[in-house]
Amino acid sequence: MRRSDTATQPKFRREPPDSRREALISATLASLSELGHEGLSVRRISAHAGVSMGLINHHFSGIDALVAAAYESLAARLLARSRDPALALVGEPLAALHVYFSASFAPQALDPAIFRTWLVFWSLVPHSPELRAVRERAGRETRVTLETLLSRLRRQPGVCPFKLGPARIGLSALMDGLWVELSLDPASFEPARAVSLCDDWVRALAAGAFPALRARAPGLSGSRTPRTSPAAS
Amino acid sequence: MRRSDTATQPKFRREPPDSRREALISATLASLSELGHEGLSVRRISAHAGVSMGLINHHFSGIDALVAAAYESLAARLLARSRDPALALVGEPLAALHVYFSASFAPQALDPAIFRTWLVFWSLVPHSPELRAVRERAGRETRVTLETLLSRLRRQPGVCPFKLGPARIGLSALMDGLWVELSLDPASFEPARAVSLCDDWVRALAAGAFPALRARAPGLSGSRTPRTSPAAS
DNA sequence: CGTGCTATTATGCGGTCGCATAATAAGCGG
DNA sequence: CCGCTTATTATGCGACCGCATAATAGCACG
Repeated sequence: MRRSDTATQPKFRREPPDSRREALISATLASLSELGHEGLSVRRISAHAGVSMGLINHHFSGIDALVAAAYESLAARLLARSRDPALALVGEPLAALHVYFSASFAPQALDPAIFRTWLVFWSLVPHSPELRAVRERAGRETRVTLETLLSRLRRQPGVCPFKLGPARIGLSALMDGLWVELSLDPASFEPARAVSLCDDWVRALAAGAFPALRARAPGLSGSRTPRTSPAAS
Repeated sequence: MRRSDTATQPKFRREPPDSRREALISATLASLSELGHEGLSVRRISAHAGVSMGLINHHFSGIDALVAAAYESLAARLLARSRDPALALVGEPLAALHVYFSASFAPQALDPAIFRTWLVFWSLVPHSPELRAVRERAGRETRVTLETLLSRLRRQPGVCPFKLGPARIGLSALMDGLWVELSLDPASFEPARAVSLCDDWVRALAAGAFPALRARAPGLSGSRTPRTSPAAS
């Protein structure tokens, strides 16, 4: 019909496995972002990808493996979007953190559809070791990114030394909380407000306004440095 | 069997509708906390309540109405557990906030089962106007509680005046983010750390360490006061 | 132009889902 | 002790679920 009336066009295209896997991952993310948990279905995902249902069990060991792959893909993309521009500014830690915040609260990161998808992953984490492993990997990368940015700030002159780990926990929680609230109710406040709250938090940290986060030995010590060793909690 | 061999005990007990409704709500919360989304099923909930499936459709208009009622019930209970002891301390705003934080990060509030349940509600909010309304009510109550506590702090002598609304947004986000992280991975840090991070945040706020939150007119003005009018954003 | 490999589709099975319907029986007022 | 109200159960229906199986067909290669 589309090509010609005499030559029947092929009913489907054979794709290399990697390309098909990627397409299925994209379809999974699209389906989850549209429908939330309702979208987590072999039939819906395959329909979204324009292929038949059986392809999922052909290219993945099951729906769980596909979801884990989709989780990993989305996490990596979101992380890179805020980390890469921030880590590029090596000279000015405060500006780098501001870039990190701005990217984290950019409109594309605040899309409620992304939050819907994320909720599905969160809800699956307690039941699936595979999902839990993905989350741990993503969490570790976020930790090293944030601790790198904070440690650069700490070694700046005039900055009151602070405990790196707990500071990262607090800042990470503040960002997550702002992101959750904005995703659940985009009208509750402006994304710029979220950025300024994070900027303020970092400034207060640098000024030593958080007593419980102050490092004991003010000058040297460097109680903890970001590390890649597996001992990170 | 239990009572006597001759007198057959009744096959079921007739309960007044309100009592049965409450029992079904409890069973819903129990089922959700055990199984997450998997627990959101007429059959599972009714089995948990020890009644037959049809009772849910008899006492509620459908599964959605039951879930909304369960959401409201859990939200009210959690809110009261932290609000009531905190609002009781009228004289010392900092201590009252500390009590609020401590109650919010008490072991019973950090039960991962509660988080599983909460995730189900969050994931349903975008699809159900009824759930959205419940969330808005709960959010409003949390807002007035936090703004009451913060406004008491603000009128304390020596406290740098701050914008009430944005401050509440930041503190609320910090608490939510800490709660999410602790619920997803209870081993990531100690609940006491969460409390101290919140305490520190409030102290920094009182010390004027958050530039973007400082009120323009330092002495009077009282830019905003907690209100019950429907204009609250 | 075959021919084989395998990506892809089509179909079927056992299970669970929410809900509607009809039958049942508990418990109370007479 | 009886009958009425209605809370409660039992059952059935259509739809969707994940997955296994077998048939189909694209397409690279000889």
